[in-house]
Amino acid sequence: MSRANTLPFEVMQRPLSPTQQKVYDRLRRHVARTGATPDLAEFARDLDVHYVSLKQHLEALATKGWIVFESRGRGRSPHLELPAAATGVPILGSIPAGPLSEAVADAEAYLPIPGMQDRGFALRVRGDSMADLIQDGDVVLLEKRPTERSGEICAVRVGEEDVTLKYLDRLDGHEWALRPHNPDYETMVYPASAIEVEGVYRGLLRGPVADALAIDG
Amino acid sequence: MSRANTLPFEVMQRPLSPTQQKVYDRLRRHVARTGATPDLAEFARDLDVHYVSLKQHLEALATKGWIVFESRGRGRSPHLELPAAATGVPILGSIPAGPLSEAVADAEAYLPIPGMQDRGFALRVRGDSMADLIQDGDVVLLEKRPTERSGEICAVRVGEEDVTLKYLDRLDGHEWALRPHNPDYETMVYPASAIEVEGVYRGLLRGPVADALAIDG
DNA sequence: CTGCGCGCTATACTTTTCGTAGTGAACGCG
DNA sequence: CGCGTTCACTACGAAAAGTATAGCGCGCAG
Repeated sequence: MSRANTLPFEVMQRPLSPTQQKVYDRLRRHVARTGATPDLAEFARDLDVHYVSLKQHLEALATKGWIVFESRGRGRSPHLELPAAATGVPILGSIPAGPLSEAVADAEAYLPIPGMQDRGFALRVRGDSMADLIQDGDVVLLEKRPTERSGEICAVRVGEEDVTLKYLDRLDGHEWALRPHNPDYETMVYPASAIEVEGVYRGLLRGPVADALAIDG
Repeated sequence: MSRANTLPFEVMQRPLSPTQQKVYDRLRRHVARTGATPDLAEFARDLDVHYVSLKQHLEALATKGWIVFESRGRGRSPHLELPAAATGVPILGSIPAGPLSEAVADAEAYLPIPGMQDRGFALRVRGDSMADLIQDGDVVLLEKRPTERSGEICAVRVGEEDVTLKYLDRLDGHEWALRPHNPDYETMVYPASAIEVEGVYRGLLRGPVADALAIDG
């Protein structure tokens, strides 16, 4: 598993050597499976390297910014943790203008949702075109996949403009309708070639809950 | 701090001896402050008791069901954790009929929201009287406090009936109006003596997010 | 009162982990 | 070649967790 096909938001970190990459992957796998970080000694046995080697690799990973690894003195279990960016879903600021792959680099926070590591992201909604269903300020969880059936709520980009959240109705093979929930807004029709589905609606958080549940990366 | 004025959902657990209660309270405080569980030795020093005594108390707490505490063999840090019920906000099943203080005993899950330990609870909404703002199946976070101003969304109980979620308008000193968001339903007016505010709306979760973020106690 | 059990505490010892220091081999690069 | 980086190992000390055992206070049946 090379750096290229892991996660898109691990961009600014310095590159890893092969064994460091291996250690990092195993650590991610272990955290994904058990939820907790392993003992250093146990982890070293699992990786079939010596404790000190593992420790050096973890220190290298820490200085390169991939994990948090701080000793707490002799005898005490060290504090080892993956950044939220590696386990959670990024909350991007209000709908971004540029491509999403760039926006995820400076996510404002992360939602600790396991099981949709790479496919998920969240947007803070601006405007009331989907009111009262979705309101201004809501945090919407989206799944990065194409539409499966007509009528789904999707985050779509029209041409070079900003991403908007609308019902996406398939009119025929060539045209899509972007239908708001709020009747004050108008349904717009575009050729299939002009729009791009960035994500499909999977749920939302409203109110202080969103901030309370989010953790910063 | 006696058992009576701690948390209402710590009801089914067996009672604690004074020192066990003290250990439990200090543990909760430490987890609330630092987020992590302390070392046994450090914790023992903090409590000014011996390591073995602390360990026995923790074992007693574990067998009584107040905490999770399992040793992992000599030298290895033990696994120590408070149940979600002690740190999170309980999600009660669809709006309960009986008094809330009883319903919290069998919460279906907990939301890990720090900072509103005792004041918060969540309900899974049934019905569409607040649609489209709040939909059937949404999980609504509520704060256990009286209304502060007219027009807030509240979970109120009318007489002996189920709890319902409505806008609560103060008409005058004696009467309140329960106003739905959905125009298909009618606004009801009751004397102040007949209604009881169980909680004030603080936000909601919709879709699979709710289940993904919840942890069971 | 006496003896017994029980809860709490304390001491002593073993096992394991974690931290640090130091060594050395393999490799790439100017 | 010299130099830095990565990787792996040995050795030792410090701190923590587990275990066994014993002392102390208290309630209680006899």
